[in-house]
Amino acid sequence: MPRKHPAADQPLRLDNQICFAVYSAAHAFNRVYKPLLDRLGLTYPQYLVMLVLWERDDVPVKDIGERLFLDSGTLTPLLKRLEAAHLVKRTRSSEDERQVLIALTAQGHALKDKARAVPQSILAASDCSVSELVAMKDEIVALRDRLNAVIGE
Amino acid sequence: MPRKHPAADQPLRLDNQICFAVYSAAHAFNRVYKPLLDRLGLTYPQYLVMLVLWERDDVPVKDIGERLFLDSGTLTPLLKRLEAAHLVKRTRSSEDERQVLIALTAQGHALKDKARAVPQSILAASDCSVSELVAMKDEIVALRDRLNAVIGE
DNA sequence: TCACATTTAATTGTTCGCAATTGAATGTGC
DNA sequence: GCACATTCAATTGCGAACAATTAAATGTGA
Repeated sequence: MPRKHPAADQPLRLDNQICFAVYSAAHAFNRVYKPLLDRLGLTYPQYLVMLVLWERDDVPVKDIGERLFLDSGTLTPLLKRLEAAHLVKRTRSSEDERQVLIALTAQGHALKDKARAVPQSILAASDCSVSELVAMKDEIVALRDRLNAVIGE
Repeated sequence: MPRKHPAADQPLRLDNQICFAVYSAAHAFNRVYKPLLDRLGLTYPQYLVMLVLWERDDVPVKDIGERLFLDSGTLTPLLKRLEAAHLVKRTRSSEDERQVLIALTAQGHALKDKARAVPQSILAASDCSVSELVAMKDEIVALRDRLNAVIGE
């Protein structure tokens, strides 16, 4: 008699897919971030770009893209929206006119102070110790890097 | 003298964000899946819907949404594309006319055989043992569920 | 110098993802 | 039975995400 889930089907079961775990966790994070970032007037990808710029600004679009694994098709319109919100300024480099340099405005710099509350709220929502989160993060990053290594073949 | 990364900034550093690890890992998975799913004529979210339906079809849109954490705004157009590809059929339930039941076509069922090659390729790309992947998956799912629990408050 | 390749952003078109709203069907409390 | 709330899918609008292409600037080799 046929079993409920024949062995041959196990690899195709949704609950066995690590990719779905990652995919659905990313969406869950997004939903937790949403109300926090609404107060900053940012979407989650915009917040990521701001994190990059708060570490170092006046960088070309390409650098931001390499850091976040995003291309100009995603970043160009996103950065235009950040510019429309007066958080960044986009200027063509004079040394290399192919590049567009992204710099923070005063408002963009100032937003960093407001943003400091965000990671605390996320930590609370995770309901998990910092060391556990760090360990998970490192594992996930290692997996991501192995996946990305395969793509570049 | 100021340090490179003052302690107050540590929580805002990109590389310390578990959410970015998850976000970027999800994109990395997506890129690995893309060439595999292209052969099936599916996008990654469409593949997830098919995984759900291969386990059990003739289910309302809502059930699929609960399983994948997606709403009708995402699923309705996606399911219409799957219908246009002759993989599913959408019919209003006669018992409850509010519901639209999603059933697999013969083609939709048949695609399952082709799909069996996908998880193997992903496992290879992960470059990691099954037991390690299962352990990670369980941790990520547990984190996701804690995050989702916070949202419903 | 000049042809050619490479680099960089921008653009176009398709597909997600979600908030907010709509409209129809169903359930409920009186 | 009837007003009312709830449920479900569809729709609209906006912001990603990415493939593919374009155009301009720069680099390279003969």
